[in-house]
Amino acid sequence: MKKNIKLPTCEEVIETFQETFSQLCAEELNLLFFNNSCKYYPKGEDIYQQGRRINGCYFVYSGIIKVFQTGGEGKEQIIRFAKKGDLIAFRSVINKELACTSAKAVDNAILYYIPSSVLINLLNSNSEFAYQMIKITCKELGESNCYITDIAQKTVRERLAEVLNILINDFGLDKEQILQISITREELANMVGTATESVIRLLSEFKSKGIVESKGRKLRITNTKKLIEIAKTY
Amino acid sequence: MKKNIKLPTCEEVIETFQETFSQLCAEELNLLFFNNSCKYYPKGEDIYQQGRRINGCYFVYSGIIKVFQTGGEGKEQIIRFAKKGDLIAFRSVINKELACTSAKAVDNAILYYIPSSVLINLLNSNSEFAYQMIKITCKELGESNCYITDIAQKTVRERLAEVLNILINDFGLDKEQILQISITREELANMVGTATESVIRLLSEFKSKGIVESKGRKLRITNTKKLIEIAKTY
DNA sequence: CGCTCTTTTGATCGGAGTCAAAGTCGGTGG
DNA sequence: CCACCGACTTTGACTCCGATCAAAAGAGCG
Repeated sequence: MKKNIKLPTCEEVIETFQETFSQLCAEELNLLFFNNSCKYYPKGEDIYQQGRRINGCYFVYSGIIKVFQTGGEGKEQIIRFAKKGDLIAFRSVINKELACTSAKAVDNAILYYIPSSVLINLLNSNSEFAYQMIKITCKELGESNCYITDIAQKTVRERLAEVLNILINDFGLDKEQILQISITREELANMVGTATESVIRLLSEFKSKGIVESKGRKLRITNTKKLIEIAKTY
Repeated sequence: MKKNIKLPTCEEVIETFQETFSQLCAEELNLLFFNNSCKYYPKGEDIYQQGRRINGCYFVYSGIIKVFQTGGEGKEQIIRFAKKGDLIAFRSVINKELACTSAKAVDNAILYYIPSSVLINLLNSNSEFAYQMIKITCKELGESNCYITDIAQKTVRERLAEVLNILINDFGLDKEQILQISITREELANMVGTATESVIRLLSEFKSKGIVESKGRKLRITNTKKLIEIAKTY
């Protein structure tokens, strides 16, 4: 059952890395990727856990990673799904804090581990890289702030539509309009910040309105326009 | 009626600035503060508005600034209160986007304006400053993420207690245990993400439990321990 | 094939939003 | 100085969205 997973070479990781971070020169890249510390995380495997000490961050070479927080009652709130080209856990590394999120592979993934010291040295020595990192962080911050307003003011229906739009943007639809991320109803609920049953009921409603279709975990989006309308995104 | 406001000298601004950003050398500081573009904003005055183009950011020399987003129905969600030593609006500057928040002085304030080009040049040339900015941004990002989880999972009662704790931390209590920020019930509601009436009812409840007292807009916190307990902060 | 996890639907309950109205406070001007 | 005005606060009544509980049906997997 266990397939032999081919891990990428340093060159392949570097190439992917450069699509996001183009500011680094050859020697800096070599510093970053000198030891090929790639690791394969099969679907369902934990990457790091909230509250634990963390000694580095991870560059996503492939796969999909769920980044989430666990609230008091043990319910998870999904902060985002990270994919190829994303860096995760750097926030805790930079602030030298315990991880304030957990991360788990929801699709077979290959991650490249970057020790704290390497990241921090790079940030301190290469201001263009630091600038790129600020931009990424600011982008995430803007999204988080908007999401606070949404979750505080919008109805669950509006938020579900919005989350679907975000997923469509981030992971796309194939030629059959099927959303290219496999996600459970519960995870959808944990993004929206609601109960699983509420998501199910609203999806039924969307189905009856001809906005989506679903067979099992495959979601076909048949009317993206209406979805945007419902989400009331300005 | 209008008092003569004494604006600070460059030296005074620089001194305050260095309490947060100690990485800059004399010439960089001079670059940043060469023209004394301080401005006084009386209580109630707008600083910048959501959706507008923004050409610089602001360093808070004194006073209290409300940073908020306006949702679809015109209701505001307060993202944070900025005070002495804080930088506001840099997120939009760095991402070169329209302002995604508005800001307004809720207490007479003096702000120093920093043009985009100056900030961005500095970020690109001084990696220690860039690193400091990343840290600040990451800190805000962590707080925003936690707040998403809270608002999605906690009750209004828990969130109100938490918001009060945050205000206590940020603005402190005087010797009479009175919270050192003057805030309307509506603003409290807009931080918590609830209706004004709900805040009032819960404050009454807190009063009856001997946790707070209030005369007008003065809030005396008589039992911080209980407040932390209610907030269920982990 | 049986076990478990996920999805779906139904019924019920309660937290919190909305609407309405009265009370309070502070400031302004006559 | 006092009366008035507008903004803010408080309380009550009602409604409803969405959470929770319960149970059945379906899907995936060893």
